[in-house]
Amino acid sequence: MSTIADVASRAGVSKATASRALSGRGYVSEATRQLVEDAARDLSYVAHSSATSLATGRTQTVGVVMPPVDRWFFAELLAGIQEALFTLDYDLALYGVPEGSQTRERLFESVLPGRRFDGIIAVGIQPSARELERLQRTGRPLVSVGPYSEGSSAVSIDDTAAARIATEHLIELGHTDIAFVGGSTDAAELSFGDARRLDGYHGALQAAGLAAHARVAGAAPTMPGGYTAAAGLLGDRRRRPTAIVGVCDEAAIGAIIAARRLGIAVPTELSVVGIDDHEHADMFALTTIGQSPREQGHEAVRLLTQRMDHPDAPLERIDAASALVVRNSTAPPR
Amino acid sequence: MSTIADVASRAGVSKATASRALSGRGYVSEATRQLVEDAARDLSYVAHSSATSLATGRTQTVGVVMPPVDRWFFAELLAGIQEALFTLDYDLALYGVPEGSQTRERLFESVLPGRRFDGIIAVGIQPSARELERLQRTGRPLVSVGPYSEGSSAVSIDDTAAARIATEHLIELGHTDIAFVGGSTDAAELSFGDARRLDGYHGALQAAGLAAHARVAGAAPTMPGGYTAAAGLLGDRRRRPTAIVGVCDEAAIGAIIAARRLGIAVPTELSVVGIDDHEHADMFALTTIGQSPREQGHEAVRLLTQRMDHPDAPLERIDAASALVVRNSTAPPR
DNA sequence: CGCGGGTATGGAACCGGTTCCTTTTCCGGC
DNA sequence: GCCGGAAAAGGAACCGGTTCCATACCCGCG
Repeated sequence: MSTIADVASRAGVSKATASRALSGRGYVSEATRQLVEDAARDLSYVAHSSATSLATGRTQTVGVVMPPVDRWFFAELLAGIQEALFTLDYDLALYGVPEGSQTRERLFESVLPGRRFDGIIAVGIQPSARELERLQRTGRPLVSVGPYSEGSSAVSIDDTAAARIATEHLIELGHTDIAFVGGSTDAAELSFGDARRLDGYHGALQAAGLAAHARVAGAAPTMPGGYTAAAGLLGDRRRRPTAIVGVCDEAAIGAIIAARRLGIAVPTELSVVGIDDHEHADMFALTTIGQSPREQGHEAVRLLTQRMDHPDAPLERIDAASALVVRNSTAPPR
Repeated sequence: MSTIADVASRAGVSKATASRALSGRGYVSEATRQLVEDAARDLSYVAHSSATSLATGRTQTVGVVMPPVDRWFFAELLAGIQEALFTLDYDLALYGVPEGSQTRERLFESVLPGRRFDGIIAVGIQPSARELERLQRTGRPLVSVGPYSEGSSAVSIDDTAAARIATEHLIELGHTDIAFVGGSTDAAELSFGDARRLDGYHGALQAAGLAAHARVAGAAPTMPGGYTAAAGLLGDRRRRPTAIVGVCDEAAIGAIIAARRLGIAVPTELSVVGIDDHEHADMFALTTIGQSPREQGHEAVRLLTQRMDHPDAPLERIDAASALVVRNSTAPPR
């Protein structure tokens, strides 16, 4: 591996000049620049990133902290972040949020402060006060993706509004017996965003004077979760709801599959609406609230670079667009 | 941010001693070590990773190159790699393989050689000869996950065998009209692993003298892909196969959903077998060939650290375990 | 002709660690 | 009492870049 000293001596100039020629900063004559560039190409020189970042204080790396990517939303979001960082020539250091409390502690106490990032993107986690303090101690900008934004810029859809709109859509169709699939009686088990979606559901019912009809079936925000919960809801013929709001499309799709298995026709006998506009939503003709996690990833990176360039600019919160996508899983009740 | 010089002067020792005390290498008296550790804690000192890696030549970072994580297999695999690296205190730098050829070129020509990694894990890509040469020029060990292994250690299941076993299972049940969902007539469109699975299917038919019955329905290796392809296969009542092999569980599940929609009972009227043991397989009672991508991730990291410790040890290929998991989507034909 | 300012370049310091080498001290064994 | 070797600690070099500062040159202008 060749160093800049090798390049310099091959081009017959000093290290300083070689550095200037390659970085384009400072005075270098055109002839010399050519000389240096040729030498660099001949030696297939690439700068040692550790040396560069030690000298400049910038690492060209962004740390991303996120839950496991086995949910569609996170996978898409990560792809969006990745794309945006790649075009900006930033590296992406990925950290999962571990389950165990002591490993989570290690992440925030030692791993993250030890590495040098030019910025951090935190996804779908609610950092504790101390964890937040740890993140901010790095002195680097922090952007979160999700419905909270203490001490950071943030991007997400308005989860409360999304669930409210989904529920209102059913109410407008004439439904009164609307169940929510994917909630939990135990608030601690719910992610922040999912809790807001549950709030939105309750809010819409309340506004329509249907608060007494609220029914929440606890379920993991996954297809099997929605399937199992919906199977329970729909099993009892007499107490069967006429419509279901899924906490996310995965859960809603699980509900549709459960309905089909029980011989309940969607949408004539049962309406189902989801939130996300998952890539599978189309296959099930699922009416849903669309959001684009990939674009949210782009936005997060944009917010981050903005804060890296202007550290003193005020924090910003972006409410990503979300709109009802009507397909064929909702209809008036019989 | 405090440096080791700050720690040293606070502890009343030299930089050299402070470094030895904190790293545990070389002679330091117990009393001095205590002094240094206390000073470090007081200043909440954390070593500057760029400085460390410049001095030692090790970055504590592993580069991971993989396709988008929107398929279950890749998401699980990534989680496995992540877990293993975290416990070893390595960072994970994630790179997507971009679609465009010129951005892919930028990745291999400039991004990967420029960053310093202690090792690289390449997933599900077939590097060209030049790309491989670029990766090896970094002088760091390379481990691939997938059914190829030129110039690297590798881990994967035996895709050919997996598809063969899945197909043989159907043959043993008495099926003769077995279709494959998720192949493509255009080999270039298939991933390396999927192509091998198609080979395994053909091989099993041939061995059973059923080569003439081979039928391949082109489909993306996804649930909608399997759904569409299966809908096509099953639409014509007279030419309907009695069994389907899915290139992966997602495709197989798509096929099951298509069958249900058409009123075809699984497994009595149609047997379906998949490959992967996806987390949704249980929900559909899908018989499949199990594999654990998460463990493959662990294995990949193990192979990598092994090669980092013993660069001259011979390359190794690990054939991960895979076995038939019989649920309730397969039965003898009527 | 002399001076000032922009251009071009090199020497050296610096970023923050690690490690080689040297010096000093201490201890046990002969 | 002396010697050898292990233990402890410090000085300085080094990793490979970037950048400050000094120097030299060239040009145009007064």
